[in-house]
Amino acid sequence: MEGKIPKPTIKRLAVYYRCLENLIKSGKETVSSQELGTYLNIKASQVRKDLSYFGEFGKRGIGYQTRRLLDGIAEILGIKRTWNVCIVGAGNLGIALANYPGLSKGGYHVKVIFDNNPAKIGMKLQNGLIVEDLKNFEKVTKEKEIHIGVITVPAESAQQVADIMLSSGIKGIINFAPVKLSIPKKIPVEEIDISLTFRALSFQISTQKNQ
Amino acid sequence: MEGKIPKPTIKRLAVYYRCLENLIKSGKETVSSQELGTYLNIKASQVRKDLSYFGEFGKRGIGYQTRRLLDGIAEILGIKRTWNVCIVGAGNLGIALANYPGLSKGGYHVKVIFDNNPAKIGMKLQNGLIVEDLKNFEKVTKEKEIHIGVITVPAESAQQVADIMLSSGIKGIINFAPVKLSIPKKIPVEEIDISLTFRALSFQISTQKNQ
DNA sequence: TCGTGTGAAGAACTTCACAGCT
DNA sequence: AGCTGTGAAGTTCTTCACACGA
Repeated sequence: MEGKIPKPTIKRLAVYYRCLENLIKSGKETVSSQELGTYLNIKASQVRKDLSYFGEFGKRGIGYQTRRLLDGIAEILGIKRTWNVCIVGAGNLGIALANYPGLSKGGYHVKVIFDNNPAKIGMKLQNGLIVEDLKNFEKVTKEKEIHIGVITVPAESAQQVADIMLSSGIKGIINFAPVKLSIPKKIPVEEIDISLTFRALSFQISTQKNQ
Repeated sequence: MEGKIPKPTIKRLAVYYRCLENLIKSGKETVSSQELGTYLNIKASQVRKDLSYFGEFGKRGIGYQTRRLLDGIAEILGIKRTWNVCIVGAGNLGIALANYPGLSKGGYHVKVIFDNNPAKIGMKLQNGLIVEDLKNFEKVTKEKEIHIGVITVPAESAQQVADIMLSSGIKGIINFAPVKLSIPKKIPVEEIDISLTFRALSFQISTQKNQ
């Protein structure tokens, strides 16, 4: 049943997708919500609820056909299409992402990487990409039809980069800089805040001990 | 009032901390929940609720003393102490993290990086670290008193690495590999799943259009 | 009057429990 | 009998609304 889809559901769908790829590879043809849940450490009822937002994928008494479910999720998540990605910030992290095989495997193609540091502009990466001048952002991203912008610059310059992305018509942003960007709500943003994650972890470690 | 603290509250505390650092740097001595919320795009009531879990930091009619609040949060999050970190997986991402200034700034010191690839073992990073053989994991991490293990290997070997970490007495794990690890509940784990985040973003972009 | 601290209401997400298809 | 799909109950987190102190 269509309705409002919880955001966590979307992330789990992508997880189910991965798991199904493996199950199919190992020759499994059907799978129950119970099994899927056990593999992924998710409650069976959660699996069923997640899938039920998008229609009836399963057969009662039997479970889900792995192939059919995989295709269904691919459809929902738009996995079949590809996305053109640009990275701003040719530091260690930006370069690592540009070379990250997980992205291109998932259909996210890093087409260009920018920096404003003259020492970096023109530099050639492992994968053959050449660092472009941030000044040419709008021109280059329009030429290459970039959909997604990734921010890997220091906190101080992140908002500035975000503004350039917005005015150049980027459709969505992934922000690795440790700041809250102000971005109009109609442009989706996902934050990956590495030091925040370390904080959350070490807090858990500290409080663990007292129990 | 002490009670059960929502996990999102912890992450927000770290965000407040960062913001307070900046406010103090710019000479601000007090701040209201309203102001803090506006800077960070968080509701004022959320800010007050978050802080109230840990006691009464503010003064009615005035707001929060920035310095006092900063110290209070540092206390809660254990920001004053440092943490020793190891990374397993000397690929692009692992190396980028080892050199990531945000971590050491936050008190997370990458003391050692491991790999099992002979071509990589012995390699010297920008920051002087030398890639160690994964075989020596337990010995080296005990010597260096490592608290936190970071997994940056491919999905296939992530569980194996996690098992080594567990049996060597690591206190907490940050997992960048795109798999759900099975880990006893008493060991905290944080996941940073980059391709999942891209999926969530592109899903939002796709559905945006239909509205 | 201004702004906190907090019980109560609300929203979002998860889990239960069971009717109903295969 | 086995397993899905789903309303309803439960849980967790957020927002409201207001008493109260500075």
